[in-house]
Amino acid sequence: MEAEMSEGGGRKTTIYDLSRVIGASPSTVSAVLNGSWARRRIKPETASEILKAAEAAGYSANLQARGLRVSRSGLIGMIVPLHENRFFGAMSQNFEAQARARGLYPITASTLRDPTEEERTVRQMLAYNIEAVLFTGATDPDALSTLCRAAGVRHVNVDLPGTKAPSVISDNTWGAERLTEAIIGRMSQAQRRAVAHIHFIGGVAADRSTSDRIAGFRRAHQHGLGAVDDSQIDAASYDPDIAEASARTLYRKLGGHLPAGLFVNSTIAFEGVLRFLKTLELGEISRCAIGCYDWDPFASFLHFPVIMVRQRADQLIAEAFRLLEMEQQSPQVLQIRPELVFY
Amino acid sequence: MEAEMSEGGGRKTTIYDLSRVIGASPSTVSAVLNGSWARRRIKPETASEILKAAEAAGYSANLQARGLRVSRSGLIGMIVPLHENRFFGAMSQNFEAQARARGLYPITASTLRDPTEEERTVRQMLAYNIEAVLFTGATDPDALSTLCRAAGVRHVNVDLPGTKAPSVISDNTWGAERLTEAIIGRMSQAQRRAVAHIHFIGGVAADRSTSDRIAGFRRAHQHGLGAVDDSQIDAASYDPDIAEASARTLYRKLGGHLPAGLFVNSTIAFEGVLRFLKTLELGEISRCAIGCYDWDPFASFLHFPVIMVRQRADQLIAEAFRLLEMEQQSPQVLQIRPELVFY
DNA sequence: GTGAAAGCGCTAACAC
DNA sequence: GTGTTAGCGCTTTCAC
Repeated sequence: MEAEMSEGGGRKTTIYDLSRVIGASPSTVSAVLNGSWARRRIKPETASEILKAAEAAGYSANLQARGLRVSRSGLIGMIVPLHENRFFGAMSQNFEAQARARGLYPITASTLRDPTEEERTVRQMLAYNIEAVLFTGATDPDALSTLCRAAGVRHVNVDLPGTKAPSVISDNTWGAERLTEAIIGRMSQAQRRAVAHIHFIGGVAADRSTSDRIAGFRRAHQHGLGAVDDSQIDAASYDPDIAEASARTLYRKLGGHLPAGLFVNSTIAFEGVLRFLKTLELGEISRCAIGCYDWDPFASFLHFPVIMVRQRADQLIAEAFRLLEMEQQSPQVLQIRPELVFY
Repeated sequence: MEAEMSEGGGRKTTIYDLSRVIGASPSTVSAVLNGSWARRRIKPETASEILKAAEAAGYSANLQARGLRVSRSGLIGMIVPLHENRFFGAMSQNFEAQARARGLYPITASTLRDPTEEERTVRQMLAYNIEAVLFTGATDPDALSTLCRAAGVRHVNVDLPGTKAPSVISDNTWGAERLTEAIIGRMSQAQRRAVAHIHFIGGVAADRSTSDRIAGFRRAHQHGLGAVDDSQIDAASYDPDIAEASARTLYRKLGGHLPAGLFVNSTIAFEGVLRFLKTLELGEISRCAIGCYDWDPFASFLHFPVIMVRQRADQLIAEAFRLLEMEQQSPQVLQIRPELVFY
């Protein structure tokens, strides 16, 4: 049997082959094989005979043909900026699981934060008759919405919101407020009574996510330590080198001391800050309460404590699917609360 | 124009629509639109008119229909154990780039190191008429080979070898030997002259990759520090908790000292070791030269030096494609040398 | 230079 | 209960 269907040329078995072998019509075979025989009242014996033969022949339906016929593909897509990243990796993992749970076949593509690549990829997906698509961290979500709308394909923005489709993002303001509170909570009594400040490093203030975080930071700081001075905020870039320089400068400005607290915006900025912290004594670092808005397990291996904020990839994806399945595709923005992780 | 093709129902434009609009036959439109008009000698004017109309209508070919007709799909697949992992993330990233460079559309699926899931996924891919597939870290590569062979689909094993298809894996013996040499290189002169040993922690000795690494470790150790005693090797599990316990036990056994060198097999085992190391003084840790067979950038943030081994995802994928494209699909095993990273 | 027609493998009326 | 038939949208001989 293996010989029959071995090597390249060996045409894959079709329902016609099966129907010939069994002596039933292709439509009967089709009905049995795709479960639609609930409606047709096929004789159990016929059915089991067909199933048996299909099994024996190693039959599997040609999904392209089926898709063409029913004009659906069973595919659902997601784009992410890149795969080499903890968060997006978690997103892919959750996306796959949820898509499969719905009987859809998930296909994920990375688009490197390049709008052109995003468009190319989405067009490609549409050409494969994809049934729905998630845009995670898209740089130009609205352009993609236009594309999908034209093809009548449902879609949802994730992590970064758009204005032409429903979006589900992390609640950055809430997360930043909680993180700031937690940082204050880790400051000593003495520091809290003295004039103590937390400094904010990293990110780009013009980006929505950073500005939301700054808002949350300000609110909690105001509440626990008093008003925030603009000099406490240094959100000019995500670059680790710049973050390193920022930390160093801050240290000098404070006369060779760390601030009472540090709010680092993203693991990537944190990398830079860590490079600077490595040059200090442990005792000195311990007097600064450190938080990072983003999560990576490496923090658990550091020799000083850190509080991190972890986005809920599971909930983001779950909500994205829920929005996808709603009748009304209005461009609302849903916010998911992240969680604090203490190391 | 947007109104024309808006919302769900709006049938996507086909070559028939185009042919009607222009007054040319579907076959002419098809030829122009898929580039096969080099053979047919179509009038440039007709061609440009068709192109213009297609553009205006936002036409894009139905890839399912094309695939059905030419019985190819333009899809190439890869399975990986999971996405939430540095190495596999890098593999996906490289796979995508290389697949696109070849005009193929990459689809990646995670199978969670579950043989059943691996089979399900590969069957699914075959049903979509996938043109080739890479098995990365598959737990039962040979079963997948059988599946693909039956369908006449080319495939290559990556990272973990199989016996029924070409494989490309990291050169674990070579890497372990280099890592061991590097660890010895970081030991002090005094240690090297004294009776000093390196201990190997983590992994499962029965697995091919671990046993290869042990072989490399033994060879370099033999050469630089003398023969390895079996008590220096503790490769019973990848579990971080077990690795932590191993490190602790070793420390006690050595009378409250770390060995001169530590070879930790995998980042996951390293996590456990780190948990133990955190309980020690920095001075003490500094007297032990530490290497980890695997790579994660978090090592750069530790307050003591570590040598890591990084697998070359780029080369693994490049070679996998090369093997895929060779006429002869013999079950050879190609080894790619990893690189050492010093922190 | 271009058109007509067949058919990839499947499904879904509609027959009987 | 099962068979016949007409396409899904595309490519590709083969005619002219």
